[in-house]
Amino acid sequence: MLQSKIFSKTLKNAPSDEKSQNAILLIRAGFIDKLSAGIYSYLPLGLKVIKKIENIIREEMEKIGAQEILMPALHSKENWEKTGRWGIKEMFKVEDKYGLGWTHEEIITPLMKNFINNVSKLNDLAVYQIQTKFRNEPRAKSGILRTKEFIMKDLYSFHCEGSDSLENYYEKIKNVYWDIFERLKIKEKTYLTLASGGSFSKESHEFQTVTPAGEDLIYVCENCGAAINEEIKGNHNECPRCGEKRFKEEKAIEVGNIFQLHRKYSEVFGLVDSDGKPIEMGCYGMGVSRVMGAIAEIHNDEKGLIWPTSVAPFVFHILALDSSEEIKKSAQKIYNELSLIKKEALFDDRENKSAGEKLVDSDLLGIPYKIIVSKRNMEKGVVEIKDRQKGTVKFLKPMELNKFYKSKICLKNY
RNA sequence: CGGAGAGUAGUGUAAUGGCAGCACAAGUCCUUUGGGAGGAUUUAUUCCGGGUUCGAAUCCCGGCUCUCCGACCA
Repeated sequence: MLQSKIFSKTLKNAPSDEKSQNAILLIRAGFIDKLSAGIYSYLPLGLKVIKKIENIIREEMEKIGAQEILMPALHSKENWEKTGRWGIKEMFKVEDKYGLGWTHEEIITPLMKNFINNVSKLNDLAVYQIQTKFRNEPRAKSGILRTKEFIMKDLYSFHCEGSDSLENYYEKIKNVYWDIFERLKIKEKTYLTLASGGSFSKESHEFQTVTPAGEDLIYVCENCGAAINEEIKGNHNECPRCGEKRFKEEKAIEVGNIFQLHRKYSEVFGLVDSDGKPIEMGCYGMGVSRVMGAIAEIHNDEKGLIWPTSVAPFVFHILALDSSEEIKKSAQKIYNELSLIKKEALFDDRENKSAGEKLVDSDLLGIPYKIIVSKRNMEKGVVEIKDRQKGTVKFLKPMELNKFYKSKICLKNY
């Protein structure tokens, strides 16, 4: 993409009405725009990050055979009255007849009844969606970490009663979640945390990513790294995994939450197996837009964002440091080569910007690799590659570039 | 929903009872190009409603909004 054409703009100053790092950086870099507290637009750069996160999640969901669907955001009151959750104040109501979905048990359970009622066997049937959820938060905060409208992946699994299939699946999902967080580069700061089940189940597990902007307090076991949410800390004096009694207190943001729903919703909607027993269910959430905020919180420095390659809006940022014909042509050539392989290059072709502005903007945007084309480098017959995260610089001959691109991007995705 | 703070141009900031100013951004033109460069020129601002006053961005009352803390929160 040509930077001169992109619908976005960087800001020199931080907006005065945002305090969280993710909001300040994402707004300054032109990834998002705030409409109101907890309500944001995603601009082209921000949407690219969202799409990359979604695709990583999709790939991991497919690995375990979960199938993607899309359920409505507008829900009939009737379904919610059946489970007694119509009264929940987080739900936005529409004309006292509909509500905006903040989770989808009330929709997926009757939907599944049309397909798997009276079955005698289920082999890890699971469906998921990536969809916009609404929640009437009394206090939206911390940029895109806690919003009234957000993008979420929700997965639902179904298991015949009496087997340990739900428990096994639950463990499987934990592993898949770790794989996802590894690819999103937040695994190191994320802890599996025992938590209450809220209106879903007795207890649940949360995946909590440590950041000062986090709203939860978790206690991380000094021995094994398992964690407990403050809300149920009173019930656990020792680590549920290893029995250790020393904990480290951390502020964290919940990026995922998994529940064993058991028969809670299948009973209500009459989703039963061939023996007439309610089908066991699990649900597994992950906040896509919240994950983006968490990544921004963790991966940044005083110059701006530092995207992991897996979710960066672009992997390469080609900078033509001056606008002489020679430099422009050379940079354009590199851009064309990259565009043939994929759409991973942003080309700063702006003519009225100084070299300094281009470098500073590039740092703010946080694109992993700068490819710097300048007079200085041209005279030596090289292009310069600068690593945003490490700050390291190397010089490559034009013929070595192709190998470099391929080492940084995964071609199978394109 | 309670508490605190804050709303001036697209963004950031000055003016605290007396001409709404500056910087950046944006538009046009020229110069410049290794860490937010320079010149010329143009555009754009006091959250809303009421009150006090000769005069209000400034003081008072009400509302709205934003941020932070708390409550709440798959």
